[in-house]
Amino acid sequence: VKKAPTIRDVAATAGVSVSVVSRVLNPESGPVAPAKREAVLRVIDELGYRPRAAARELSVGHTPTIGLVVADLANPFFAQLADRIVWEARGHGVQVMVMTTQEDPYLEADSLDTLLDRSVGGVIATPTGANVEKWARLQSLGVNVVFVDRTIPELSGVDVVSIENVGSARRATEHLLGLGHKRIGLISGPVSTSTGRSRIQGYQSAHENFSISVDPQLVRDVPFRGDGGGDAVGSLLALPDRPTGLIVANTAQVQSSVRRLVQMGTSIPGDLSVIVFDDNPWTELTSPPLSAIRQPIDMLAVHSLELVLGRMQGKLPAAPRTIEVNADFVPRSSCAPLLLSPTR
Amino acid sequence: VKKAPTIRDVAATAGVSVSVVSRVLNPESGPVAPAKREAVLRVIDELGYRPRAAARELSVGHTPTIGLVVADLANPFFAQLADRIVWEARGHGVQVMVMTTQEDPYLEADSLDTLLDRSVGGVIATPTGANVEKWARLQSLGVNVVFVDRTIPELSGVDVVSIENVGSARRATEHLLGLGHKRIGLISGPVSTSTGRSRIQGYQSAHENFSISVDPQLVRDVPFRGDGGGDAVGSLLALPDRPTGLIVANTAQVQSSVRRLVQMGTSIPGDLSVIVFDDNPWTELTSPPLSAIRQPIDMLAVHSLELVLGRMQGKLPAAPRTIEVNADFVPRSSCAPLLLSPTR
DNA sequence: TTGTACGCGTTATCAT
DNA sequence: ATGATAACGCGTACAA
Repeated sequence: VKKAPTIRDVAATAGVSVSVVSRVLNPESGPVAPAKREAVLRVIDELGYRPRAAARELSVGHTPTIGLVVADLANPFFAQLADRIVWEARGHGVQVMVMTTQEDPYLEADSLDTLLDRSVGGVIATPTGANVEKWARLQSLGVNVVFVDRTIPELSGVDVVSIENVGSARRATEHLLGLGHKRIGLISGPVSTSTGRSRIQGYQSAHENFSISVDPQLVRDVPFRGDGGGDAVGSLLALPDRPTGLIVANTAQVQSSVRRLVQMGTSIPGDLSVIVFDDNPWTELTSPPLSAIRQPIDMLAVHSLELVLGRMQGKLPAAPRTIEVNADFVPRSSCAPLLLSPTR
Repeated sequence: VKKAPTIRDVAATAGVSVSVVSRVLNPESGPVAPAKREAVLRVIDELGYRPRAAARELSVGHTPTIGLVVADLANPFFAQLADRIVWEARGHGVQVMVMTTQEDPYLEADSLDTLLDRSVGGVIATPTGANVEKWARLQSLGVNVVFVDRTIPELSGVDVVSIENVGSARRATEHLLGLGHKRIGLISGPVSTSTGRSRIQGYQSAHENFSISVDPQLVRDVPFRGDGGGDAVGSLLALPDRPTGLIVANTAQVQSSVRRLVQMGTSIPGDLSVIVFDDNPWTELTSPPLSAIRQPIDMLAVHSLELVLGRMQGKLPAAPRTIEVNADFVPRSSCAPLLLSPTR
């Protein structure tokens, strides 16, 4: 257990001053004689020297690190998102501190404090919806904030990357309406969130296009957290006039909802045609494979990273940007025409 | 975009010296008059002061941070593991830097360097199997290393937390043998890994108990990375005398393997009884629900964290510990007696 | 081209 | 109980 060598050790054994070593490490900061450069590099390798991040950070004032504040790593969607972002970031030489909120505002606040302490230059997050002041404070301290998937409308000045929510929900709904379904359940996120509202709006818009009125009973806005999806499924199917179609538009609740459907032994698409928002690797391994709105996770990752990094380098216009990427509808066998469902 | 206040700012506006503020922050470092303490706390709150992690780290020499080097966040097993570890760690007031290797030794080496730069006190990892010298170097620099799920036998002095691999594999195999199956395929990890070897050993041991000789053709050790699982499934089922049972004992390859089974339209358990190592949330949503060896992820997380933290505080005996937790076998409907399979 | 010296924000030591 | 002040390791003007 010996202690790591410092820049001074390197300088000493290489017979030069610390500034020379520093310049070898950061070439753009000044010239250095080829001969000495070689010598220094050799010593660095011999000693296994590595600059300490903390010291550098303290000196330069910032760190090539961003924070990633994600709702729940146990959910395939967020896990994959994290995976892609971490991957992409590495390519740009920036580290990522991954934190999870479990949809809890307090944990979220905690995470933000931690990220502040570590003076990250930017944060990519799927916000819980609370902590508005805290987010604002982050911004005022120069931390670039990018929201992905969801957003907080009350907060101005943040970049947002998400899928085209209204359109995606409309398309999913129209697909079922087109199959003849009249009563379509919708499990969305909280109406307090942009995502929740947009998807409900798309759902309604589709109904208008088909001149069908929507039964408010069929729309369930459930929290991201907990087992709201499963419960909503239960109560929707317990309705006297139960729906023949179901759209799970709350990504965080897809697992919970599908689990309940399977537990209840619901015949899909016999009794119920279903579409879920989020095409994770297991969606097509269920029986039957589930039709899904595929969130292009790569695009979400690439764009959000591009935005934070761009801002950190000041290479972007001041105005906050909103990027909406297209989400494909992936039809599979969990949807069937209403008339062909003999059960009802 | 104003700059964050420092300890000096606090001291100044509170009319005290920085030492007092520091002592308020770290109570065990010395006494402070109640009156002043109050004043300082108030100012801290007003200014929204937070100590900078980098400065503290530089001063004390280490940081309450551990690294988590995980193979692939897109895989539910690792994602959940990460989730639990991050969660547990927060409870202990330690931050976690999550990194992914994508099973690539180079990326792994990279991650280790990064963690070194940030002078983490410990690392929890699912090692790729390479970088033996690098891991050793980490240790020699005082970084506590704990391997979870897998290990590298060539490396001494590391703590290991894993499931009881031999026994679990034996139990799974005996379950199928007990159902009358004579030819059971095994998809394991590389024989270069402890996990791969142990599970193969359990598989063989079970056969011995049943006095059945194992056909080497039925054992496929595939890399953690890539689509080896799917390919193995394909070639196993293409065998002239194809197996009637299959155990996927390579956690990283479960997705790939199951996907191939579904794509090939294999009738389960009609044509093939299957058991997978890793009970993720979707395992029971497939058709039929898959029998699985359930890795107690919480236990893995708790123990590995306990070990790193314990070592960091020097509260543990020097000898490296190996913790093997029990893994339940969860029988579901993907296994059936051989005689009842009419197809064959 | 190279070296010296100071600052970054915090903790810790030692007087007071 | 409090206050100077020296580290901690690195970057960087500035001088040589």
